[in-house]
Parts: sequence; C-alpha cells; structure tokens
Amino acid sequence: MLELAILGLLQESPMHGYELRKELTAKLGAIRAAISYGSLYPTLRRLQASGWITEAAETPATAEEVPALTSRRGRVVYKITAEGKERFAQLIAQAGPETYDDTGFGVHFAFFARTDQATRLRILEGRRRKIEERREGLRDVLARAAERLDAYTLELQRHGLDACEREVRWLEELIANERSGRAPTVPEPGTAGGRREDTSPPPPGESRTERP
Amino acid sequence: MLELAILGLLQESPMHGYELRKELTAKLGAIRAAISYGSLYPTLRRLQASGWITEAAETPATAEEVPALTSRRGRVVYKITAEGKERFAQLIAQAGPETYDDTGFGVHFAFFARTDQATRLRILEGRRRKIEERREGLRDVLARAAERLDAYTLELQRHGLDACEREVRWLEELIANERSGRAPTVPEPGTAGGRREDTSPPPPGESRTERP
DNA sequence: GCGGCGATGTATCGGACCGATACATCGCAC
DNA sequence: GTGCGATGTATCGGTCCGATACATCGCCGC
Repeated sequence: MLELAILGLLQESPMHGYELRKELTAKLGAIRAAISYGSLYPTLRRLQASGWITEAAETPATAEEVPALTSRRGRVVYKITAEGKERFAQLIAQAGPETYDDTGFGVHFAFFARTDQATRLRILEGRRRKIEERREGLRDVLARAAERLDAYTLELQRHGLDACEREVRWLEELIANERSGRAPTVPEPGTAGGRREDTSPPPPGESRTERP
Repeated sequence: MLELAILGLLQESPMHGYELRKELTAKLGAIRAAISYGSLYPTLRRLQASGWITEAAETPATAEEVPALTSRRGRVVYKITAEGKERFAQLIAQAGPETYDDTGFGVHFAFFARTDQATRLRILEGRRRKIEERREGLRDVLARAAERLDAYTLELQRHGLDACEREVRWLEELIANERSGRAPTVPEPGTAGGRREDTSPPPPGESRTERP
C-alpha cells in the first residue's frame, strides 16, 4: 500500500522523504495517522532497487555556493521513472482482496483522480460488499449473542454497526454519482456563495493519460 | 494489544486457539476484521512462556475412551494464571499512547466492564482528545489546502471529518453517562429498572467471576 | 459402507508496518 | 552565542497479517 501511495505522490512531483511523509499525511489523513519513517525509508529503498524511482540531484541551480564544507548528507530527492509510472498504473488498476480493507481502499480512493471510471466503480462496489459483510456480522452478533456480552461491548458493536451503515450509504452515493458521470458528491450549492470553479471537469482531472 | 485481549477473554473461561479467535472476532468485530493465526499462536506461546497462561488438560471427564489411537494432537486448552490476572489488571489500568489509537481504544473499551470507572473516564477522554486532534488536522487540510487536492481526495477528507465529529459526539455521550454513574447509553428501558448507582458494578452483569 | 467436503483445529514463514531511537543541520529568538 | 524546535535521514526490534500446510471430525449423498 505504501508503495502505491509513494508512486502516486511522486507522479505529481519529485520529493524527498520528509516532504513525502507530509504529503502522505495530508492526503491520507482521513485513513491513517501518519506514516512512520520506519516504513517510509525502507520502502523508498525497495522502490529504488526495483527501478521504479531514482534519486534526483538536489540543488537545481545556485548550488555550489557551499559545495563541500561538511560532507553534505542533506536531502535526497526521489523521482519516479517511466517503469514506476507503469507500475503505478498496474497497481491502481488491479484490485486484490487488500484493496477493500480500510487502508487499501483509502489509498486507492485517494488516487481515484488517476483511475479510470470502470476501475473506480469496481473498487467502490467491492468496498461496499465488504462493508455490507461486516455489517451483517455485527447485526448477527447483536441479534444472536447480545445476552452473552456486556453493555460496553454491545455499545461498541452498535457504534460499529452505525459506522458501517453510514459508510454503505456514502458508497451508494458515490456509486450513483460515478454511474451518472458526475464528480463526487457535488460539494455544496449554498456554502461560500462566491465559489468560482464550478467543479471544472465532470470527473476530475483524468486528462492525464500519457501526454509526455 | 492482542496480549490484553487474550488475557481478557481467558479470564472469562479457558479456551483453545480456534475458539479464542472466534470470541475475539465476536467481541472486537467492530474494530478489526479477524485476528490472524499468524498472530494468535505466537502470542499464546509468548504468554505461556511469560507464565500468564498455562495449558489446561483437555477432556475434563469421560475421556480415556479413546486413549491413544493416534498420537492425539488435538485441542490445546489455555487457562489464565494468577499472574496473568495481575498482568491483565495492570495492562487494563495503564494507558500509554497506543491506548488511544483505533485498535488500542477498541480493545480497552471492549473490556470496560472489567475496568474501574476512573480509568474508563481517563481512556474516554484521552480518546476524545486524540480524535479531536485528527479532526482539527482534517479541518486544516480542507480549509487551507483544498485547492491543491482533487475532488476525490477532498471527498475522502470530508468523510473522515464527518466520522471524527460523529465519534466525538459518541464519546461525549459516553463520558457524560460515565460521570453520572449510569451504564452506557441505556440498553433497554425494560431491563433492570431499579439501578443502584454507587454499588460496584453500575454497568453490566459481570457475575461471571470464578465459577468452575 | 465410503468418499468427499466443509468445519474444526494447530502451526510456521516471509513480509509490511510501527515506535523508539539516534544523529546531524538550519534558522531564529533570547 | 547559544539553546531549541523544525527539518532531515536512517536503523532496529517487535507486532501483526496473509498464505500455506496439514490433520481430524461429522455429515451428506450415493
């Protein structure tokens, strides 16, 4: 999952580790707390070894002013390669079981702007199915094993069930929008009256396909 | 976390691995999908090595009927020890940072019936604080970096923000109930009208202590 | 009666990711 | 001029997961 997220972000622009982590946190903040360096750096190394990314030279110009006072270990900027872009496209399109768990779905969703509509639909429906299963499991427990469980455990189940129902409804909306070819859940008509931008492309971006 | 959950469950009754997993899944179904055997068995081994649990003899009576046809590798029943109970009490009472992440909080909450009120309150408030921080982070991104992000990413943030707000409200309710000495979100109006507040367990039954 | 097959049951292995930790540099406030 | 928080790279041990392997039990169809 980290691999996918990194390739996705580097596709937007080259970055060094620290920056990558910040962007990752901003983009996936709704999903996971913050990526750990203990995952990030080894993954970068792995990606580099596989040839999906390369180290880019830091200091584009105006460098050389302080050439080699200390050994200068500073920032290492990573850049995606052509193979990396291919890899990203492949990862984003293929959906395994891990695509539908909380983290996997979140990462895929975060890059929906770079995903074709058929895949988006497939992923949304797969996720819905998975959440529906979880929901049924919780309902079963609440219906059949309620007397075995204490009030706190039951409350936890209820809260979880509620979250499932809510997410299914959210997904339904997204699926409906997707089928009608509109952007996700039109922001709001009322808020911030002077909202220019009228949701520029029906589905966002997506003109990004191979224009080198 | 697994350690805590296992000790908690074995406190209710001895179990073998498979059963443990099922109970774990029922109790924590709202939190995590299903515990993996790849975590469960090594953890059991670790707990046993530490002396918190022991293997109990299977086949309480009426055994011996089929003594040793095959080498009989069947079920291994685990049982909590006195030290294990102490360990559980210690783990349940002390709250580190991991107590407030999704999984940690869920496990602690699932055993609130075995947790004293002061600790319950402390954990609920710690969790609320953490979710409030996540919420603020999401609001910041939505307010300050909205134009940098595509419509799907924004939708993800909105959904996450909504979930945060909802959970904070849920926690507020639980905290209020806790302070007033009532059980969580009154289960049913029909059950147990006369509620003795100050007596040890205002919450649920919990008469399950030591009945061999 | 017997053959398959799904549920029950124990177990290991490689890999992903986390949390703690270490260490070095930069800018700036005091 | 110095401390200190932000920036920045990196490793290590540990937890947990997913895939896999394998053995037994009960029951159903034939």
